Amino acid sequence: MIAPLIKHIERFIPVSDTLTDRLAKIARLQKVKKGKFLHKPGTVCHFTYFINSGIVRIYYKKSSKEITDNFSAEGEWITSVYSFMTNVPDRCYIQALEDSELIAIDLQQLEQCFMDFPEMERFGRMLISKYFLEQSERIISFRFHSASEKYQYFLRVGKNKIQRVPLGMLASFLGITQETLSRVRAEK
Amino acid sequence: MIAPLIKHIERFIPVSDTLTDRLAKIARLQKVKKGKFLHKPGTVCHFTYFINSGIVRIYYKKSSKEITDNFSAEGEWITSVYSFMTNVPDRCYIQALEDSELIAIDLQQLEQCFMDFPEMERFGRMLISKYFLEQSERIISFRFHSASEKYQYFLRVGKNKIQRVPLGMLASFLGITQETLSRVRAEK
DNA sequence: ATAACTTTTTGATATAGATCAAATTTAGGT
DNA sequence: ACCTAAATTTGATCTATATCAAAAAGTTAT
Repeated sequence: MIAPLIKHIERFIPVSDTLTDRLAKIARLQKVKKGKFLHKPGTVCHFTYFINSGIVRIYYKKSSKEITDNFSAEGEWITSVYSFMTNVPDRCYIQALEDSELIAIDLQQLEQCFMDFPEMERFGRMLISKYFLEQSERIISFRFHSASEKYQYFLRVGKNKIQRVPLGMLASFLGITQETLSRVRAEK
Repeated sequence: MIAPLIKHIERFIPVSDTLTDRLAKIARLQKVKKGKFLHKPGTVCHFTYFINSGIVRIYYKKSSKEITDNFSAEGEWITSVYSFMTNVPDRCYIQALEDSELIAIDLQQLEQCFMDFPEMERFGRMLISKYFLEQSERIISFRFHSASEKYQYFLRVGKNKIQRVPLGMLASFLGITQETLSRVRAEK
């Protein structure tokens, strides 16, 4: 069912019936069990995933440690933007942290959709702009926030994700060690 | 003269004569002397600037210190993306570091241009995507690079900007102190 | 329930880079 | 060229958080 995806896109642009039909055609529903992978290193990430339900993370390995780059839950997207856009293999892993249901969209079909439906191209521009602004905030956070502030910030804007992700993954996402996060949580 | 801008856009999409005409109509050529401002805090930043010549920085104040957020030179863009896109005032300053010549484009006219020329919307999507990927690299840099590595990285990818920006501004851009940057440069 | 593993917490120490302070070099204006 | 101010360097501490190590708490399978 692509209804949640349509609803999501409608927050940015009006979605005609013909566009809905096209999206239904290119969307591939996909279910993954907790712990399983949507993508592994060495290959190009051809898909971007819209999450119907569940929670998914993207991470990579750095000297045997796992660095979590992002978490995405229902109503959000996840992919290796770099690999997806440039068609270059990436060393990242995309892993479900709960049993999840996703809608996978292939880049080539998405680009064709952009060509055929200018309003969809518009949606694409608005969506990537939104993520651009989120990243800007993240840069500010890495530059100026203490470990404690990073955690407080995640509590505020991370929605309900806090209860759904293991501490170690959260620490690496915030750019601090597990031990520091544990101490920060113990304060107050 | 908007020729450099057209040439820039043509790196992403073909530019028809009618699109060129439209761009000529909405582009405002602007010259700024070294040290002067294109934008100051408290107002909405209604323009995005394409730089024909010169070098410009965007910065804001944090407890009386200036934090440089970015430098842009010929062939690049600069604006407060946040303010420009959301129509919310920003506390940033945009300042010319050399006598510069810019092409200012108003958001409303740009959006109308997007509506009338879907290929221009496509350009907008591609451009913001490019900046998204640059930001991703910057996040990696803030998370994992030492002061020295940040400096080395800027030497490699910052092109000729290194000779054109004062050390203190570069340090704040890299997220280290002036003193640390000075020591790092003295190495080797 | 118990064993085996994983995750989280707690403790002790080390370190990169910040901060504070002052000297030196560089640059702009008259 | 000279004077003043700004930019950069050098030196001496300080601090937040990483790192290393081990204990405690929680989870999963038999």
